[in-house]
Amino acid sequence: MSSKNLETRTRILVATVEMLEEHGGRGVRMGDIAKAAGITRQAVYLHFASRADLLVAATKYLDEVLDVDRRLAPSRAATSGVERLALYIDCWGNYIPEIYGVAKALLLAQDTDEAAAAAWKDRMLAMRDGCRAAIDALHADGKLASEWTPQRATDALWTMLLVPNWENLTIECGWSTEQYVRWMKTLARRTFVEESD
Amino acid sequence: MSSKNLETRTRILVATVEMLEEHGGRGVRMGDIAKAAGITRQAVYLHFASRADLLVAATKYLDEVLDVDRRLAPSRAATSGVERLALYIDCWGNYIPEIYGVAKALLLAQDTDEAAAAAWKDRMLAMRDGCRAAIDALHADGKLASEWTPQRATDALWTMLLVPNWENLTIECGWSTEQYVRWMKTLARRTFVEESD
DNA sequence: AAGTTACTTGACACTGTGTCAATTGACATG
DNA sequence: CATGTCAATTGACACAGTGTCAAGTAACTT
Repeated sequence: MSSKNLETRTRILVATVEMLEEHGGRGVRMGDIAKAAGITRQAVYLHFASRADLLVAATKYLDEVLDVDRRLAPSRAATSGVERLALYIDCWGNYIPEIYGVAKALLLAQDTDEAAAAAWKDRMLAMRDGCRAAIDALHADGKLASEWTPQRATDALWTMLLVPNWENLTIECGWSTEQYVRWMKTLARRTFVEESD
Repeated sequence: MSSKNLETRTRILVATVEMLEEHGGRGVRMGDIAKAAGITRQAVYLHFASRADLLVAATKYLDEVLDVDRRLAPSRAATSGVERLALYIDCWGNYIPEIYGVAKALLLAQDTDEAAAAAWKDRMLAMRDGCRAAIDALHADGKLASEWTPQRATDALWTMLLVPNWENLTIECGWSTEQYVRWMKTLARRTFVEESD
């Protein structure tokens, strides 16, 4: 596989991401990850305090590798609220499949692990910020449909874009991510944008 | 609590539902349920083969107690597709909070438990049937917006009505279930109903 | 040569699920 | 009254997975 001479910590993270991606975030144990990284299970604990800790680190690592900031740049640079909203959905919608394994693992770990639950919540709140920014931009343009307050529109957009919705439409229903993104954009436009004639 | 003279099996089910409801479906162990039912942990296994088995039985028990069939009757009796759609959302949307604890437990058990995953999926497919019936009724009236096939509209409606969406809007965002239902109905009408003028 | 660092080895504690065997107490039936 | 049956109890144990610990090793410094 990739890179024998990387820092062990990084090798663990790479192995974690690969394993979780491969297994859809389910049933991956510390020992499996260690083996994939070419070290012992105990050695993993020399670098990460707990499974939750590792999952959180893997998420951050993925964000770095996938350069989430660069991806968000177009949305941030949008010249109108309508454009910003569309670009944000584009960005996030196409990001989900890339982080799905790790995200699902974090989501499932919520059961036993308080720390994992907190980490996931944190992550989702960060995503919410993106939603709020898009809605605020729309609002600033006077284009937010009059039925909405920015707060409630943010709630609604945030919820629409949650991972389980992508999961259900693509994995259960067989939609492509492109179809998913297209629908989310249409839905968001119709729902939140004031149609001034 | 309720009923000392009920069948033990029923007492276990009642205890399960109460405990899960109380704790939002998280961190409830077999021993906790047993204690709440006034028996030993081992005795639970005289009635249910496994935790997953118990959770599935609890779901079915709740469906009986809450009389899901009676609740669905209005939707089934609707005279138009538009009405059927609205009544179905009403029914399901108000049902979610009542089953949330058990549903969440089943959802979380997916991690470790293959049987729980299957049971949850089954349940969701039953809900999908309701969505399909509503969409079909709309389609039969010639009122399904032309952009949709019944199949894809069913996918979309089904996804909208998933538990995590209710969970996020009510628990995270603080919406009331009534607000949630109202929005889902509006959204469904705008999304799926052909606006014939 | 001595020390430091990263990792290994092997053992063990803990939690929760699921299983088993022997026992108890109530109740029914001959 | 004796017997059998049934439901539940008691206490023990296997198993999986996480997390911890102590002792040892191998490589790389200085």
